[in-house]
Amino acid sequence: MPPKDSDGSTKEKLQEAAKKEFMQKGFLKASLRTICKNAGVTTGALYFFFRDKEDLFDSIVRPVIEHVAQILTEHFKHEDTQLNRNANALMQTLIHDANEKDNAKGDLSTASAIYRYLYSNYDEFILAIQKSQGTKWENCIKSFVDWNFEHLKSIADYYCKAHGKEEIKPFVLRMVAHSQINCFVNTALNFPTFEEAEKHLPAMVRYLVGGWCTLFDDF
Amino acid sequence: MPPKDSDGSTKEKLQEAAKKEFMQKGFLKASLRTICKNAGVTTGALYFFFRDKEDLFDSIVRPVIEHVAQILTEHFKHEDTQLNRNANALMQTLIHDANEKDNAKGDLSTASAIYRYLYSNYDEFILAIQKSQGTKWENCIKSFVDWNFEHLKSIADYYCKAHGKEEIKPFVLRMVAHSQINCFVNTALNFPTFEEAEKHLPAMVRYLVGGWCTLFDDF
Amino acid sequence: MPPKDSDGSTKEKLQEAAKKEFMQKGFLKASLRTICKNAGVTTGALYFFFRDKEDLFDSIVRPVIEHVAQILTEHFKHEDTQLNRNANALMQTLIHDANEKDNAKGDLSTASAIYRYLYSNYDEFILAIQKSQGTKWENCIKSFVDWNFEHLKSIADYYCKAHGKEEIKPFVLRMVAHSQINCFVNTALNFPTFEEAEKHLPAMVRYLVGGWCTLFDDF
Amino acid sequence: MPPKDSDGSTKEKLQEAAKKEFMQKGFLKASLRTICKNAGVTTGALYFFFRDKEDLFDSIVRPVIEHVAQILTEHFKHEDTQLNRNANALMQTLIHDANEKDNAKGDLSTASAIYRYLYSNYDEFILAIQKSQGTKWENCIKSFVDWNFEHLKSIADYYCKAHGKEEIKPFVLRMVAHSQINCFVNTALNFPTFEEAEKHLPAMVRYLVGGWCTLFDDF
DNA sequence: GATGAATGAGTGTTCATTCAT
DNA sequence: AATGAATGAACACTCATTCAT
Repeated sequence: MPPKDSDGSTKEKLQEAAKKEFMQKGFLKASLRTICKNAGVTTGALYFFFRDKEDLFDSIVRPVIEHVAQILTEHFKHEDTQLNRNANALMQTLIHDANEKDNAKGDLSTASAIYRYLYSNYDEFILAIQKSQGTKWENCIKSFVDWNFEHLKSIADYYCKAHGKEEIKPFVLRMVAHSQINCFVNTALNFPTFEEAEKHLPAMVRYLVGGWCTLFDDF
Repeated sequence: MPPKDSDGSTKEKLQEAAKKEFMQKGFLKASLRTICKNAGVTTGALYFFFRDKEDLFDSIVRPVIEHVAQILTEHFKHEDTQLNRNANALMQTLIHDANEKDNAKGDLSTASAIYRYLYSNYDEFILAIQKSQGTKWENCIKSFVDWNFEHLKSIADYYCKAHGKEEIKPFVLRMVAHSQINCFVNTALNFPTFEEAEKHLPAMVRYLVGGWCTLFDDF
Repeated sequence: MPPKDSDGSTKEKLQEAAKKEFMQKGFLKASLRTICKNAGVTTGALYFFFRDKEDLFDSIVRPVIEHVAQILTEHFKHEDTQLNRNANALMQTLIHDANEKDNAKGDLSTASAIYRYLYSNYDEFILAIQKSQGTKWENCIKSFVDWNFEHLKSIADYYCKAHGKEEIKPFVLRMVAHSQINCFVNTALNFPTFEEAEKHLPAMVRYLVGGWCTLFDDF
Repeated sequence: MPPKDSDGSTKEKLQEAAKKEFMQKGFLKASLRTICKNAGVTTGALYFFFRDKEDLFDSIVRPVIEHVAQILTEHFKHEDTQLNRNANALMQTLIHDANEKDNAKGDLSTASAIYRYLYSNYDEFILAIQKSQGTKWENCIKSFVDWNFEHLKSIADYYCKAHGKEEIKPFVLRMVAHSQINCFVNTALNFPTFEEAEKHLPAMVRYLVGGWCTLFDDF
């Protein structure tokens, strides 16, 4: 028989209460006692569903981050394919897309998809990047930066080799990688709704693609 | 009689021990017990010098942050003065300086001065931006961003008005402000010594000034 | 339909898992959770078969201890019968048996039978005497000592009365009773296999019978 | 200024309350909360004086066991000295002493000294041997047995070599070592006062020395 | 027979802070 | 200026046990 509790199952009530508590106080200062009390459940119950405090946090944050990672994986894979076919065309597409008003492809479209998902799981996103100190997620932004760095590096190397140019310094690429992720995250942090964030997305992509292209002096 | 303890006064020993503990565990997980033990002092003594845990943290971090803020204040004031005299010239200078190899003036020189100071107080800097969760400094980067935003906005507004251009959208300016601070902080985080960081400074400034100038289409 | 599970019934799986857990951690520190997990069963199931934690422990230990007790009962009964017939002969037999190499009767034979049984139920034996703190078995050795004391006392009294000797002091008898049980238990504890223990049995019996006989100065 | 509390210092009150609690429930089931409550002190105070639960237990038991160990050390050293001078005489002395009524030397005198000390610290003794499961003292009797075994072995080896006899089997020596310690401990456990225990000491020593001498067939 | 969820009291331990001396 | 003792609330977590299904 399905659970009758219209407020959701105990596990969900715990996760809901935990989300609020972690948002208010951060992982370290959050109290499991408070979470259980607000979920209307005893402390023991929590440990039936979750291994420990971090497992509870993880159960909330992980699905969201993993979904974002999956979208990015596909995006990167797509660009890699293009790169192998025609590196030059990829760069042109980037620039063209960034300048198109009603862009529906490339980076902008990927960013838009991620934002749409993020805003429908806004709390989990905040938890992962701002309230996760003391958990395994405390460096999750750094992971995304590292990942982005590898991606940018493979594009830049490919391009420079093809055009007989000197390779872009890793430090610069890392800085750009960081910039991109930061712009992305800060935009999400600055606007309360998806609609507002999306309105500003083109400007952001234009800015980032612009910076990226200046690395290659003939664009 | 002057203090005989060659290892420094009790207060300094406490701050030294605190610095290590806060660095290792962050503010929230740091233990005053441990700090006092490592300082070779009883817990009571701590409360003679510091109001509470946060006051101890603050006493370490504040002087460094305030000094950085002061350098920035002077830099901003200087640019404002230039702006009032000749806005156009300021932009030209920016670009010129960014492209000069052995730049000794403008942004690069300011950045260099800040780095020099930062690297000689590296721990305090790390404490402020990475170990301060739970204290009043946990948003100190955001404060610098806000400040930088106001500064950039005043320049942009001045320039746009002077040239009869449409004002730059605040969102974009905020994004740029964030980018600049982030690049600055991440560079400091990525290189262990001042010498290495300084070597990469020109590239960073070039990247940032480049991005800044793209906002004004005739540069 | 007979149970299909080739690994044994649920009850047996629980007892098997419990044996391991109790052996590792002792009764008090053993966790029913762990036992159920290792048995591949839920906690509820345990309470279908066993009243509580102690009942589970008891179900493992009791059969073995009771079987040992039964062997002893028969041994004591046999000696009592001999005693009633000819007390003097009993003592002679004891000494004679203890000095015979391939002794197949008397104490040695009883001890051998018990050891054989004990080694085929070694874990249960260990549980009873070393892991039972917190259960009703925590004093099971003392019970065996008390029992042995009563037995030795009846023999000693009988003998002393028959020979017009002063009765052996209860304290001494109790000490001997304790010695005998302890030697027996420690031998089992010191050798990992029945074969090794059995090899040393004659020496042990000789030592114990020797001590026992010194109580009666004309042996 | 000395503490005014006529009930003793906080530390002593804690140890006193702990002694009672450990005696009643054993180490594992004892509750620090109960101990603190009975000592009229908060839980935090306990942790000012003791590292953890085991440290509290240890602080009570260790001094007593160490003192006993010291008495034994001296006794063993004394016998070793005698052994080096005249092994044969040592054995004679043992037998002679064991049979003397008002024995004031040798084993009996050592045992008496230990008992006198033990009975004036009876609770600590009980804690060490019967309530210490879960602590580092849970095998303290085994340690004494091992120690005694080494001692007995050195005497036996010396004697056998001197008389050209076959060495006594380690198993037998270990059994004897165990017997001796057990008799000693059980006597302490069986009599509530030192006076009563002392009254029975000669019988015990006679029994043990008797057993010991039977290992060497010419005594 | 057995499950899965839940209880609720209990555990040892740590904490920042206080204060008489 | 500094000590050493003490507070008391809070912490994450574990436990044996229960029970409707």
